[in-house]
Amino acid sequence: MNQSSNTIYDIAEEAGVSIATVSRVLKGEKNVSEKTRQRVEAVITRRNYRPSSIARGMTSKTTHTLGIVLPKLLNPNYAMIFTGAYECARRLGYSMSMFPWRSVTENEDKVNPALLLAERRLDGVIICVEYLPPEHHERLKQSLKELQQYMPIVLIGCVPEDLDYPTISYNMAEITCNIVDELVSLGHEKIALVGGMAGDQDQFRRDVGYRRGLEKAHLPFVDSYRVWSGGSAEDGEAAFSQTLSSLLPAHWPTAVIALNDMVAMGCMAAARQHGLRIPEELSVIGCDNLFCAPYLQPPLTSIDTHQQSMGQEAVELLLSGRKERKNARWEWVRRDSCGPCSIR
Amino acid sequence: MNQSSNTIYDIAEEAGVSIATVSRVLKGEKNVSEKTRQRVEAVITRRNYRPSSIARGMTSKTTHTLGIVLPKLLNPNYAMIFTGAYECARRLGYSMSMFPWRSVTENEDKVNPALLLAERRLDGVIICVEYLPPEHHERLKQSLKELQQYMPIVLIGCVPEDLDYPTISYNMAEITCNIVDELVSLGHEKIALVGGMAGDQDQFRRDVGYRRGLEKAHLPFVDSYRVWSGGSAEDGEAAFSQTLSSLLPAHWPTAVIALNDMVAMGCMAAARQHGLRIPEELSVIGCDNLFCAPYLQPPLTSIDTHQQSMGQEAVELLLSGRKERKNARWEWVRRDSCGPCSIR
DNA sequence: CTGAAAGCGCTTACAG
DNA sequence: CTGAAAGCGCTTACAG
Repeated sequence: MNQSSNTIYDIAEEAGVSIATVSRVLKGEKNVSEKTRQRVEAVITRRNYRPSSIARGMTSKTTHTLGIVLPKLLNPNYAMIFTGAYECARRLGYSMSMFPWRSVTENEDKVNPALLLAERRLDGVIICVEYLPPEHHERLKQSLKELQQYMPIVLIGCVPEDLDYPTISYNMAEITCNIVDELVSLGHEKIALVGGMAGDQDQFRRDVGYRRGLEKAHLPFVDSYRVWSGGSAEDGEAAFSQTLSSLLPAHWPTAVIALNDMVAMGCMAAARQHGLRIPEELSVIGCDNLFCAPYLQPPLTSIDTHQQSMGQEAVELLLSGRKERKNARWEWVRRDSCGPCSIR
Repeated sequence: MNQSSNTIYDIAEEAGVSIATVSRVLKGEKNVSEKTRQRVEAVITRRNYRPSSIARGMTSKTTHTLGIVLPKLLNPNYAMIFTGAYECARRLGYSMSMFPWRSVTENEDKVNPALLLAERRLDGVIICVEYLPPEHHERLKQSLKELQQYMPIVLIGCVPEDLDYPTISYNMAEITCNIVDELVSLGHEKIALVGGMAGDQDQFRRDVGYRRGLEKAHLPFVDSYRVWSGGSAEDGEAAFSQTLSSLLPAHWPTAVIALNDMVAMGCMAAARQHGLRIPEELSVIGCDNLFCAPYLQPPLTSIDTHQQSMGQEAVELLLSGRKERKNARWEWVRRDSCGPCSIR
């Protein structure tokens, strides 16, 4: 058998029918005689024939593939979003391609790099919006606009207000304010926030919630308690360690809110190095409830942001065509890293 | 402008040239007059035109897309492999689609489900081989054979011997034997192995190395020290906890080799619950050097299996067309969870 | 330097 | 129930 060619023509020829008939059999249409059907199916099976989805796409204008744009997958949060989206897509018969965040943010000579994605003629794309310096906002906006000519878009994350696309987000202000409330009710007054870069929407809202929480409790905003950090454990460790070193022990915060669980791990390490016991002398709260959170010492209190369902909802929203912006739900996961303030 | 249609015909018409000329401009061919080129490029830019890679694929027989088959992405190891492969693919101009492990292992009515992948006409596929019950080996073999008619394949992981494909693997027997050696040299004699399911190639080789290490040190193989566990932290915790409970403290192992870092985390938790101090009373060694390993208490000794470079090497191998089987390198990452045996 | 035409592997009206 | 033919949006010899 000549396996160098294995197209609908080969099947048709071998079965002694037209390609139209083969196509009908392939699609399981009724109007084919049982005898013909069996003959065709036998040939298909024998040759392991599988129609080319790309030729199919030519006429159907559909690829049954969704795209997802992620800054990086090594960050377990993004892996969770990806997984949620991927599983949902798969159930609905789509496969999933990953693309770099770069592709919608960087510049290129003539054409907008978002159009690299457009080339793929995906059935839709989910874009996880990450921190982007303000001077690049205009470019992002332009990219999305051009990309949208080719496929529907859903955004995930804390998206700048002026981007009007269907979006799945979380209410970082609400979450952070809620954390401050809880810490205040535990008697904490010196509450640090180890957060991300300025200009980040995500972080912006975190700061809003932080300040709102402090105000409600009539606590002052203290500059040195607002710690700037990247998103990794190393970043968190370095940043918080420096904060502790620069402060007199009497002024050390008694509680720290970390931007995520990895940063929280780093803060815990920094605290240990400075001889602080957790939670007796320092309460630590993370975010995202990573798989390792319960295995830290002490087990880390965190906020479950349900990243996996965010991914899933994004796919559903994308495929529904609705123009909706919704916030994901979230919940406390209380463990031992956070307790009442025992220092006055 | 009629944006409902945006094809090479529209560009050609608006620029007053033939589609052949547009195609030449798109591909940056030299044999186009400067004047024509500029006219065409202006139209392309104005309309944000991007050629359909799917139509392109019709003639070029190439999709510039690679596939990767992974059991799941939430396991950080697979996320690392994916990332390594993805970054490498991207650099070389390919995008990457993910497919479920199911697609090469499960059954279907008429056609082999691996052919679902074949439909996509990918330029190649990387398959991370996971544990598969022996009764399904034949099916896997058949799937791969059929899939191979459509695209080149590279396998990752501890692959059954009789699958003759280019493979990136790691030498689990060597690694495990080496770990036993080290533990023996630290004075340990009661060494437990918390490992995966029977029948798994990966696990099989781990057992080979374990027994070889024990033999070299003239230590007996003790049934109850060979603990069966799944791959998650919860699995490890449950399995090791049960082992400790079923043994008299005098018979407790003084060292435990975990199948990966997540299981190691679980073992540490189980040990703590039984009042064991690490490493004074129990040394723990993980595998894969997860990002959280240095942040556990005590920091976890692990083996760095360089999963990311495995992914990268898999892409390189796939694209090179070489029929090679190679082992990935690995190295010790010594931290505080492992120390000399202090119990006699 | 440029264009007309065939072809890639399918699907889908349209006839019969 | 079945087939001939057009069309999807490109690329690529082949002429000129």
